Amino acid sequence: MGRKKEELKRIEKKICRQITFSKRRKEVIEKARDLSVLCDVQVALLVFSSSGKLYEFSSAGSLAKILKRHRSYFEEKTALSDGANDAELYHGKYEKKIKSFAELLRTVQSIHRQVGNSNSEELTLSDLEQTEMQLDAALRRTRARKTQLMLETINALHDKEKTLREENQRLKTQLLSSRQC
Amino acid sequence: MGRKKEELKRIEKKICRQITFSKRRKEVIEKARDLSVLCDVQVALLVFSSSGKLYEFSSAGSLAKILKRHRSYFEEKTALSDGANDAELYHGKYEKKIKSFAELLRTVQSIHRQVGNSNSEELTLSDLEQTEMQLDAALRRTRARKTQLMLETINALHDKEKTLREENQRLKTQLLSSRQC
DNA sequence: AACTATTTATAAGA
DNA sequence: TTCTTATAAATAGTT
Repeated sequence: MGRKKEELKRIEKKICRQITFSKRRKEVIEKARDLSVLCDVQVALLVFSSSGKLYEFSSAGSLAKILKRHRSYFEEKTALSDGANDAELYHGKYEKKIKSFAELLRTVQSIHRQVGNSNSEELTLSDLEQTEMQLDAALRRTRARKTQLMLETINALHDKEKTLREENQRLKTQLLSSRQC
Repeated sequence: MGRKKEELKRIEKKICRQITFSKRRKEVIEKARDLSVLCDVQVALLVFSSSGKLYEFSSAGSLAKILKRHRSYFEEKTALSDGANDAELYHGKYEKKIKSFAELLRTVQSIHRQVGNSNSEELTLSDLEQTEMQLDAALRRTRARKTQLMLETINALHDKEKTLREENQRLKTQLLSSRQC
């Protein structure tokens, strides 16, 4: 579109490249949004500028959710690594809670960037790092706890099994002897 | 573009929505590609259709690399540990355990090959990134498998317990009736 | 799957 | 930069 037919190769003049970048970036993000809204599909778009700045778009449902879905497209669906899974059904929902906090944090950061709050007086990077470290530590504790609880459950079930087998054996013996008389 | 001005809302007629989806999806992906080539930036685009099919684009350098870069935009390293551990010993599913080790081994071998094939004698940053991603993926798979194994163990034990209880009940009934004669 | 009337995007110029 | 503008490109509705 424009005065010339576009050539598909890197624009050499830095100025032109940057101008085109800011124009096209905006348009691609709009196209991605249109696609997600008009067609009711999940879309995630990530753009890293050469200076390392991140521009992103994601349709309803957090970006994290879409990326997770993407990962599970390739990894086993049954047991997503850190994700919420059936384990919690057995032993409480600590991990889920922490997960959702981490997600919330990411959402907040994402909104900050999208709105373009570079002159942030509020949440500083250091604040966020601090929070993140705390959440990460909590996640690790929870994961360890989850493992421990599962192991305890397994042990308890082994014990129960043993008891039942013993009782079973006793009953069989009794049955035999009662038939003999 | 087109006969009518576009309205930014979900297209209600399913047929139209699907047609628009395939047309626009293609265009968005092309726009994303153009952006990455013309402006020499990293772009990743994920689209999940309503039927769950994945369409994706990523600029030079794998999608995994861009997603990794995105993650590291938020997270510092997630803790290691909690990988392969004693869990497997409880169940005696050695085959599976071996399988996961074999997988890990393959990963390591693959890394060795890649590093070995590298033109430069020293490890490049890119090599290391690649290695890190592979190890990270392997860790997540291992962790997932661990959880899966534990859940399977718990389920199996629950089943066993149920069976034993039933047999137990049957034996008790038999014992009672045999005493009555 | 093609066509076409229009709208949209955009490269270059002001 | 930001705004025009000429032209290319995308696309909704149609065939």
